[in-house]
Amino acid sequence: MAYRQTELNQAKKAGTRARILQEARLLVSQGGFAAATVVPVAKQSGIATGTIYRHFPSKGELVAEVFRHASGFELEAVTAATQSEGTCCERLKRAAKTFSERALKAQRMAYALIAEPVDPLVEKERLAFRFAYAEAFEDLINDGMKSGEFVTQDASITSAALVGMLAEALIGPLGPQVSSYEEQLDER
Amino acid sequence: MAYRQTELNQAKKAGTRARILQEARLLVSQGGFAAATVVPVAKQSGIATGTIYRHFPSKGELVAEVFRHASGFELEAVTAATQSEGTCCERLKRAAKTFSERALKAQRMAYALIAEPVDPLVEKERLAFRFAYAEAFEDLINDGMKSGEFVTQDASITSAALVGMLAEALIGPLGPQVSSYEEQLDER
DNA sequence: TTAAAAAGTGAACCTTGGTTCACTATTGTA
DNA sequence: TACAATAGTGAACCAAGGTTCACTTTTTAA
Repeated sequence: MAYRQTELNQAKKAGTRARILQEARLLVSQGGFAAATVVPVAKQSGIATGTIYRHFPSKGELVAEVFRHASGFELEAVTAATQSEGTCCERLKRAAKTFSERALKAQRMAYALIAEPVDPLVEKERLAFRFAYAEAFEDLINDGMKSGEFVTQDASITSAALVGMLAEALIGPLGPQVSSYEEQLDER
Repeated sequence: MAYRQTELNQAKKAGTRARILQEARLLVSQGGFAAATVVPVAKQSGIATGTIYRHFPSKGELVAEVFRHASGFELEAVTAATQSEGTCCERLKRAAKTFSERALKAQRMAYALIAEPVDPLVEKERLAFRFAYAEAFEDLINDGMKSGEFVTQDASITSAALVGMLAEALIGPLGPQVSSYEEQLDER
């Protein structure tokens, strides 16, 4: 006697939601989080601004989800590298290289994820993101200490230092527009 | 036949300007740059909002000057440490310790200077700030390479990495409220 | 075909915080 | 004291951008 939830329904709704995220992501990868405001996201998605709010409780939640998605990819790649085969030293090198190469391949996004000034909700995600990175390195360092490959150390400090090191060396001092670190990357 | 610039004049004007900066600095050291908005700064300084604009062209310029002032102090201390007596290794240790201790002694300000999301004008200052830090370390590393104490390396990369490392290990993952790294500091 | 429920619309609204400006108060000289 | 020049005032203004909501459109089931 009335409208009910159905598969087609759900699929379409999920599709719209996905498209919003997709377009927001695209905007971020081009102009950073500053460019992902409600009106452009809606326009790009081919919907009205109000519709955004049928899918997300607030703009903050939307961009936070964009952040989670993008950072999840990065994190996965680096974590995989830290857990790869070989000596801990090799694994560490591999992880650093993965981090660096990916950041250099998508510089605008990397800057957005690591350094761009963002609103508090996103900043919270970023904190978690950095923490997760540090954790991956921490596990690796603990492995290395267990095997005697690394000297005894406070892995939680070293891992945070590693994350900061990579972030700063790659994108911190360079800002949104980066130049030619690429050719320097190989032998490191 | 009319009003002219005089010493008392200038001094008073400079005094007001200094008080504005002073109060803005205080607000930043308590609540970060987010707390240094025009109305509170004016209120704290005991003047009207409009008066701010007799001394600074814009709020951005004001907070940029606050940033410059605060970061100048920090930078000076660390630079002095990098140029102190002793082996390069000792100097490096001393600089890192100086950086860390000062940051821990004024955590809110350290977070504001290094990590807090800020508006573009301040972000520009921050870039210069980080770069200046890196430069101090770079000089030290070059000294160390010259003396044979440090292995050959790209000092510009290493120095940026050092800055990132210190920043992240100290305040990056911890955010505005920090806990008890203090007791861990000594033997490092 | 019709009614209920949900999705979509977009202009108006609201909030936040910087900036302006017509006006007043103060200060220095004649 | 008078008058010019500068400092100070603060309510009003403005811009940016997120959010709302009365209304329309679409979809489902009877």
